[in-house]
Amino acid sequence: MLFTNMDRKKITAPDRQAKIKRRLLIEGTIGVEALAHDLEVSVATIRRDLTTLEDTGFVQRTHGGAMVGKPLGADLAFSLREQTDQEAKRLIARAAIGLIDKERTLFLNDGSTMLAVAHELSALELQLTVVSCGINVATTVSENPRIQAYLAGGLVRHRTLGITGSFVNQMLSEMHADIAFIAPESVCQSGEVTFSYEQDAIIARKMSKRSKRTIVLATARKLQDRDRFTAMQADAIDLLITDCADPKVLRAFEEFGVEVLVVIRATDEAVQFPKLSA
Amino acid sequence: MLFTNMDRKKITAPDRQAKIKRRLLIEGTIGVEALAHDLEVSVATIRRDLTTLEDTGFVQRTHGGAMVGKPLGADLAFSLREQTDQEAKRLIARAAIGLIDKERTLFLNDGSTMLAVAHELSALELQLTVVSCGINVATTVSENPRIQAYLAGGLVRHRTLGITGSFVNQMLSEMHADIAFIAPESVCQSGEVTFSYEQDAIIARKMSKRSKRTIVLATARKLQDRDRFTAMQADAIDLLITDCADPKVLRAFEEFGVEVLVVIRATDEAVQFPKLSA
DNA sequence: AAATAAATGATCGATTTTGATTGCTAATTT
DNA sequence: AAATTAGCAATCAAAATCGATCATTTATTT
Repeated sequence: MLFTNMDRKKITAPDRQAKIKRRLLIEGTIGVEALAHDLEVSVATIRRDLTTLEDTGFVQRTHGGAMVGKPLGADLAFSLREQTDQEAKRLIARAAIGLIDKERTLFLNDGSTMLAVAHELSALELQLTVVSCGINVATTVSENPRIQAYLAGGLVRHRTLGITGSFVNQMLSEMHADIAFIAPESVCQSGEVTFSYEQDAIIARKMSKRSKRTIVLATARKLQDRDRFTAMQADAIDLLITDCADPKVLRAFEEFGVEVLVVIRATDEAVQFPKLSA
Repeated sequence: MLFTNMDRKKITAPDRQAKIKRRLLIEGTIGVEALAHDLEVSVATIRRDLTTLEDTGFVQRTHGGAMVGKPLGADLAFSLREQTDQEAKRLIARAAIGLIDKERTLFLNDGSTMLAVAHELSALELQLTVVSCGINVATTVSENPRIQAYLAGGLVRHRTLGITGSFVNQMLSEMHADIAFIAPESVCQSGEVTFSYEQDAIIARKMSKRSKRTIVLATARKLQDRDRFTAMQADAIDLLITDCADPKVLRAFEEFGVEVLVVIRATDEAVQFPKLSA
């Protein structure tokens, strides 16, 4: 046999550290032993990697492992903290784009759930026009040459990579869409779609009003609380896509006349929320 | 019969380095051994290639291999072509922000030179309002909490991460600035500021008209050609910042009444253009 | 074709990274 | 609170990688 060492996994140090980061993004926390085993290096190396990663602010070390960093360098903090429920968001996003049947114009607001939608869209084989107030959403969508991606203009909110301000409104006032996909901060059980900031609520309302249909995306976690600013009531929602399996909650929405699409995780593992860092 | 002399892999050095770049763009990181094996050269050659590539700023060497340089995520797509004259752009950018004396409102167009300006701005200790049509420019600037970063809205041009379309114009029409920094595609010696695309020229013209001063940034390479669309004539330029050392060119601009600021490289190496890969 | 210049490959000492050991500190249990 | 356990930083030796040098091959010029 010639190729004996074919499977030489000569991965470089930064490469390995990138793997650690990626995994931390998904799982939230991770143990040193587990990393050492999976990456096939000694625990000493893992510890060294973690120390260097800690210097960059990406990770926060704990006893026996590490967790995603605290909100410090704003830009990372957001992407790390908001990457919870990744799998759920991906499932919801996939269900959402499954509803797009033909050439359409879409409104998308911003946030990590919408970013998941953008990722799914970037492989879609349909001619679309997409308008968003999320910088990362618009750029991700624009990777697909079949899609015309419009980004709303205005003040850049660095922490979330969202755009706010009156210019967004002005631009939306001159456009119409077939579907508005709205991923709010939370949807409480009285049917109110709410956001943490007034501007976000205003934008969502506008998007909904200027679209034929309004589809709200919310992970189970977001069906629990209520936030400060209300964007719309339940009657403005045409469809709610969620991974929440609680029949009580679902029945509540159906009583409001909101159609509900529940996506189920395919994993056999128990469905549980990852711990939030803060 | 094995492949003996039939297909002599007479690959030239730049060719091989281009292959490395392409692979690095796809995989992110790569090991020296793997490259040597795949490109059928010795590790010594690979190392030499990597050091060369490192000088262009495109790759970052690591122990055992290399990874793509600084531009992470978004910048990646167009950085390959645009990462020329990095050092010159940095110097010009530094000179440009040196002109900002106090609290100001700035217009910045897009492109890699303006991205260099954005990087310099992100550490500036002044209260500023910045408006740009470059996505990466606006997000980079917004890292500085003292700066209010506005991004023009419109169609996302994925290759360059620029924003175009009528919405940009509309938004600029409602704003005024103290200084417009314009980095065009080229500034020909007849004093015309030109761009490859009509939209870019229109935006630059608008920015200039709505500002008290217009400052044009151009590396020496950009003072040679003329592009398709003219944004403005020399008389609209208040100041030209360049690293061009050719007295003939400089005198030409001074005859147009354009003040010229020449930045000099601090290196003792001969000033020469890096070869373009394509 | 000969001479020159450039690029490649091999070798070797210097540097960096890795993995194992050890004493110490922090968490957990009793 | 003391004892126990697990995790950690520090240290050092081995392995991997690097840069420099030099001989050899390949390309270019004369």
